[in-house]
Amino acid sequence: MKNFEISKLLRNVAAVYSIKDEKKYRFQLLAYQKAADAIESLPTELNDLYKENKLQGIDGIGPTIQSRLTELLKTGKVQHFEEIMKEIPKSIFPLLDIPGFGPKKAYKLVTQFNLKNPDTVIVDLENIAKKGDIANLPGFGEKSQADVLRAIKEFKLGKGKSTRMTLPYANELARIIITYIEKSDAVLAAYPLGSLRRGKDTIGDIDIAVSTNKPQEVLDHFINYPFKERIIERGDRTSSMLVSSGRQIDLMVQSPEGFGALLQHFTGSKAHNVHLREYALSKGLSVSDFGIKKKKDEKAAYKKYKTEESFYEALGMQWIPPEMREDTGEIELALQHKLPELIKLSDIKGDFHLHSNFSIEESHDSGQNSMEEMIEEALRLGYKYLGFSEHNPSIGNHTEKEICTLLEKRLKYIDKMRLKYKNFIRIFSLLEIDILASGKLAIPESAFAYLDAAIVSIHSSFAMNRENITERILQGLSHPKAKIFAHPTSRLINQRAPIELDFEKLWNFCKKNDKAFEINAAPQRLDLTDILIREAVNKGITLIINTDSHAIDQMNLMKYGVTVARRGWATKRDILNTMDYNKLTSWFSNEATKGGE
DNA sequence: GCCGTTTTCGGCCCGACTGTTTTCAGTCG
Repeated sequence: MKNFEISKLLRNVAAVYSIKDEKKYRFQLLAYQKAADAIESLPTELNDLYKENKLQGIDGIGPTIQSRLTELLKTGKVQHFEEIMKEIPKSIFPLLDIPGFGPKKAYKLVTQFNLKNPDTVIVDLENIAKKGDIANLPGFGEKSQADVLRAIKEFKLGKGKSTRMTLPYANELARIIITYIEKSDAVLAAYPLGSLRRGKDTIGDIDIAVSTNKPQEVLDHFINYPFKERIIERGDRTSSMLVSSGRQIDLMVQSPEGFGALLQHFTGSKAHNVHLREYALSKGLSVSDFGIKKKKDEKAAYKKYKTEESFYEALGMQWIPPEMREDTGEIELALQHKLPELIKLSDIKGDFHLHSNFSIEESHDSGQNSMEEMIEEALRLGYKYLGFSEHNPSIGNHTEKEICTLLEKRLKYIDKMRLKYKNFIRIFSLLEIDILASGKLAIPESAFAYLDAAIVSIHSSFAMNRENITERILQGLSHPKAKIFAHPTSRLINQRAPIELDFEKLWNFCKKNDKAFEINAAPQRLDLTDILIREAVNKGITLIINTDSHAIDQMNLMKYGVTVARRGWATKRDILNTMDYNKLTSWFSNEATKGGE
C-alpha cells in the first residue's frame, strides 16, 4: 500500500467518526486527519519504514495509530477500521473528493437514495438531482440541489483543485488577478499569500490579501472581474471565485492597521497557525486574523498589528520566513530566536547545469542558445562562474573514439570562451552523463580527460526496484569525476512519479566521498523536494542548486530552486554554488571536504 | 487519539460563508 492510499484511508476513518458522532469523536477525528497529513508529507514509503522496523517516532502519529498502521501493513486491513465502517456505505467515499461534499452531506444523500455502488455513485447522484428529488429532502432545497449538480459537473471537468499548479503558472495567474484588483482606488496593497507565498512546489488555489479601509468597494470590484467563471461566495470580508481557467481565487480584506495579522493568518500553513494559536492559548492569549487579545476577555477588541514582524514579536517570536511555516519545529526555534539564516537568491554565484546548443550529438535534447549567449546571461545575473553540461553523446551512434573526438572539440571551444571572458567569469567543462541501467556511465574512461567534473543522472530504466536503482546510482557516483547527482528522484510534477531510493545509503556515500546532490530548480522538477533537502541538510550533505536550462530564459528559474532550498531550511553553507571560485575548484578536484565559507 | 518551555492528564485554533433555517448545520481555509 502506498502512502497516498494509506492517508486516504485515514481520512476516510475520520469521515466515518464524524458521521457516527462528530462531538463524541471530535479529537479522534482530528488525530486521524493529522496522521493523514503526516503521512502525506513523509519522504519515505511507510511500507519501507515498516519493513525496516522504523514506524515509530513519526510526528503526529501516536501509539494507537501506529499499531493500526502496523496491522494494516502486515495484514492488509485493520480490524478496528472494519468494525467502525461496518454500517457506513462505502459509496460515500468517492463523494468526499467533490468540493462542497463533506461526510454528513455524502452520508445523508447516499442513505436517503440507497446508493450502494461506489463506482457509480457520482453518476447515480447526478441523475437523482436532475430528476429534482434532492430538493425535497429535509435540510435541502432547490439551491442545494442545483449546487450538487454544479459541483459534480465541475468535478468531472477537473475544475477547482483536481490538479495543482506549478509555481510559475500560479505566480502568473496571481499577477494577473492582482493587477486587476489594484485598479480599484480602495486597494491600499494586495499580496499573494497561502502556499504560493510559502513557495510550495505545487499550488492549489490563489490566496490574495488586500489592505483597505473600504472593504465593500474592494469586494464589489473583485467580483466584477471580467474573466470570472463563477462567484463561489461573497461575504463582508472574504470572497472566492472560479476564473475562466477553472482555478479558484480566495480574497480576504483587512484594514491597514490590522494587516499584519491577516498576512500571518492567510499565509498559513494551517498546521503552523494551529500550533501558533495553541501556543498563544498557553500564554493566555487568543490569536486570530484580526490580531491578538486576552483569552478570557471575550468582549475585548483584538490588539492590531500593522506588520507580521510586530505580530510575531508580540508572541515573543522571531519573524518566521514563510517557507518555514509548516509546523516542523520553526515555532520552537522562533521562540528561542534561533531560526537558521536561510539561503537567498543573491547568495548564488553560478549555475552548473546548462545545456548550450554546441552539438556533441547528444543522447537527449540539446539547448537552444549558444555558449556565448548563455555566458552573457550568466553575467547579467551577476554570476562569477558557470558550467556547461550538455548531455553525453549518444552511445548507440558513436564509437568510444568518436565520443572522445566530440568532447575534445567541445573543450577546445570552451577554452576559447574561457579566453574571451577570462576577466569576467570562470567556466567549467562539465557534462551530464547518463547512469546506464548497468550502473556504468555513458562515456568511455578516456573521455573524462576533457571534463573538469561530471554531473550524473538517470534518464531511462526508471522502473527498477528501490535496492537495485540505489546500487546503480552508487556505482555511477563512484567515478572520481562524478561529483553531482542531478534531479535525484527524476520526478516530473503531474507527469512522472519520483523513483524510490534508499536515501540513507545515498546520503552516507555522498557524505563520505564528497558528492553533491542537485536541487534542480526547473519548476516541473524541484528535485530534490523540500522534505528531502531538509534531511540532507540535517545529514550535512553538500547540495547544489542548478537550473538545468536548455535556453537562456530558463536561467532565471534559479529563484525556484532557492525557494525549495529555503523550504528545506538550507543555509548558504549547505549550498555549493555559493562558494568562492577557488574553494569550488578544490572541491571539484576532490581536495576539499565540505563546502561553506 | 495526541502531546508536553502548559501539564504524562486535561486540554485540544478561529473564523467566514451559504442554505435552510428563525438559531443552526455543514463545509471550508
